[in-house]
Amino acid sequence: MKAMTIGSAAKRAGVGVETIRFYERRGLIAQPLKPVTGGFRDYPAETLGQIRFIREAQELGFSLAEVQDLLSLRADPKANCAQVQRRAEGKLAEVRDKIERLQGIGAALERLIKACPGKGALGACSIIETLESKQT
Amino acid sequence: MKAMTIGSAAKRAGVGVETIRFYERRGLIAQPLKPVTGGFRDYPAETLGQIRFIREAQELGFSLAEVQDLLSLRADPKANCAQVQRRAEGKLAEVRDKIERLQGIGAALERLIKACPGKGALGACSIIETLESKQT
DNA sequence: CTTGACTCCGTACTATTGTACGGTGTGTAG
DNA sequence: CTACACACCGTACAATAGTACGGAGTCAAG
Repeated sequence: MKAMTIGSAAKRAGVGVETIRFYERRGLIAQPLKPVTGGFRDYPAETLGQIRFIREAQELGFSLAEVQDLLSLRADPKANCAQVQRRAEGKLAEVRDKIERLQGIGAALERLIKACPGKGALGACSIIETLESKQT
Repeated sequence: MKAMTIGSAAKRAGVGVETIRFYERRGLIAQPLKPVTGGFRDYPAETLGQIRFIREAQELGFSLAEVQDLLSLRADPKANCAQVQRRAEGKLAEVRDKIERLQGIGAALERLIKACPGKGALGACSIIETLESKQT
């Protein structure tokens, strides 16, 4: 497998080179060592998944600090298992809460879409009214 | 109903006074008129729901610009109904996509929690590996 | 009718999350 | 072996989303 430079890693992960460097500085991903022979760093394939995970988690409302939290969850025999589990359970609860709230917004959108055709004044008009009035 | 000043609105919505002003400047919520008699603005009760909606949507990964988009969706007979529906459907698709991705992360967390007790080296260790290897 | 808390408004500062820039080093295609 | 693209690195700039500050006005409790 030929070397993956930062530029091709960036292209394949769909981010800019500077974004990768920024994540490295933040400690979100590890910076590969420069080859002892000198020259450019060679990025391992895992980096791609890591970067995509970071972007995904961000789009789902996690800050980089929270992403770091998520990334640090490892079922590592050397880590304190019980503690990792506790943290993972906390994160899981957060995730489930987000899902529920998204489902609420989704249901409100559905009602809004249905409410639209024709009949005007009555009933739920804005998203918020639709969200607050739980009836169809 | 006695007047709700910006301070009590802020307290009840769980944000700072400056945050409300900021949302007003951004056009996310309407700034009540100053009473003709002079004195302080009186915030209507709806404002509370609007502010909470904004915070909620933000926690779910929507930027303020996107929140503005959501807020502008109104089943208003004066608006172009078909167009509002189309936009709402787009947003609904986004919401559903977020839900699915959160479910993926949730499932990965569950697997991570299960994977933890005892058996060390083999299998999924990090969230990302757990996410990428779709098996239990 | 004074005092203290709060409003109002403009402006300035901050944190987070990148992006851009400029100078130097390196690898490779022609 | 030379051009050119790209890596490397530090620093600077930018967009988003607030947060703080300072001076003047207002309200209401004592």
